[in-house]
Amino acid sequence: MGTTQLETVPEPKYWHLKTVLSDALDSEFAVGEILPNERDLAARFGVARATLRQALEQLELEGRLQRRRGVGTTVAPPRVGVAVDPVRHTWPGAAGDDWQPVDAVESDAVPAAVAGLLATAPGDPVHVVRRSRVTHGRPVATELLYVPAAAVPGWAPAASLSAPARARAVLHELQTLELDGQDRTVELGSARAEDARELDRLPGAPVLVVTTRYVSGGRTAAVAVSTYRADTCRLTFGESDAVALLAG
Amino acid sequence: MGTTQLETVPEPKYWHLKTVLSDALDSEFAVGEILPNERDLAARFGVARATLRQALEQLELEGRLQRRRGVGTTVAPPRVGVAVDPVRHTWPGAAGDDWQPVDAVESDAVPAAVAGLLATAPGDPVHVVRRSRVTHGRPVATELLYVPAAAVPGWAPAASLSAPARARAVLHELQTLELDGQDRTVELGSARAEDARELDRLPGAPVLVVTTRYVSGGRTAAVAVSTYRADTCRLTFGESDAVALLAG
DNA sequence: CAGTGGTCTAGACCACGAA
DNA sequence: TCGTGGTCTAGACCACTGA
Repeated sequence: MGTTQLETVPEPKYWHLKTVLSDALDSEFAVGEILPNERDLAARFGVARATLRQALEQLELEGRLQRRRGVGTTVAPPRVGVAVDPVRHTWPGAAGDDWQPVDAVESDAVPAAVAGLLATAPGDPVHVVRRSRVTHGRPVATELLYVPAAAVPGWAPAASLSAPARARAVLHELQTLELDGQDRTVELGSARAEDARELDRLPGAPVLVVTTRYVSGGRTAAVAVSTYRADTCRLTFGESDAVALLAG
Repeated sequence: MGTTQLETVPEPKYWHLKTVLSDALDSEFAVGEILPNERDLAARFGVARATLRQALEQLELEGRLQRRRGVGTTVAPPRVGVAVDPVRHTWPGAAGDDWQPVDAVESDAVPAAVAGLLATAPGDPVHVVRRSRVTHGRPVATELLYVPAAAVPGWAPAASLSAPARARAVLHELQTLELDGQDRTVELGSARAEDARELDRLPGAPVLVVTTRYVSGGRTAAVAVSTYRADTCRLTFGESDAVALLAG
């Protein structure tokens, strides 16, 4: 990697630095390779460490770098494609989805945005199922699945079950319903402390939040809020899931 | 908004600050209202301006705030839902999509990632159509649509056409083909300088990049790379586009 | 012009991981 | 224990907006 001097252009230093580093990553580094530490890099480019970090942050956001405290900065592999809807038009937990049930609790206080989608009143009991998703041995997403108790009337999980079994029981109960349709939104968010722990990231890390609404009998029978690591994931949709993408 | 003192917890100051500000936005500010300037806010919370900015950046990323140089920081309206596929299984430019053609050029150098999807060799001519998308009077997305000249053989736009007309001509030519299917990926990116100008943001602003591959006759006939403002947009998919979402 | 957010500096200390 | 990235400070100057 060169030590090109930065000219006095109106372009911000960190922006220029980012493109220089990006080119160097393409041409002079292999995936997994460790970069020099931030203090050395900053000195080499003649900028303050904070300025260098601004460039590194951008590259990490774009999935080009991976930084770990106490370890260093490494060149990230290309983003993994993650199918958001591997089995079309099925309930969560149907055969073929690769989510792992974690646990399930009954709650009467769900986030306002979710309550709006579920059309539940404050205080209405809701089953909350936690699931996580692992691809290539790495955690890529966590999910909270909200099922109003009213959607599965006359049913309650046996208290004796283990946490994952309780989650599976709720999912199993969903399969008995008719699924009329579903819709979905994707937006940018930042990882809550809990998600961050699960995803092996720092709190506030950028995530892609996928909100899926499942409709049954004209009502919203479930809402899933899935949180994907934005740095390492590329969400895939569509008929053929085998999308062969080259790196950017 | 209070001036709650920050305790000496292991939680980072900017993180705590973010939650305090977030609560204040919910309870004490109306959409469009102007916040105190950064120097005042920092003083009020007893932190350095850089630390305050770290909190504001997070809130802007989440679409809660909007900052404009020379103007100030305002409370952002809820994200607008933008239908990614308003008319299912049609070519871009079909009746009903709300993209505006901007211009079209012929290029023989497309990004490597796009060339990989198109399965074109370096140097193969490709029509590149620029489009932009406006919702509620605000620009929300820009798009580059790549159509290999080989996909519309024996056709070339008349040189006399205006830029938008040339774009429309390419799109019109696509409609004559049979559309076998399409697939799509969504990932996080940062705005290139050109996108940023178009989207009224600074370079490097977070964007959602939607890559759509259109298949015709067993080959990839077109690839669209659409760049949506991540701060103001929520992408919507699915059967019913009328998803009524409450704010987070 | 004054006031805003955007960039940049040169330090300091902390939390974490690995040896 | 040492080296890493993460947090934080107190300043400075710049670029842009609007009156």
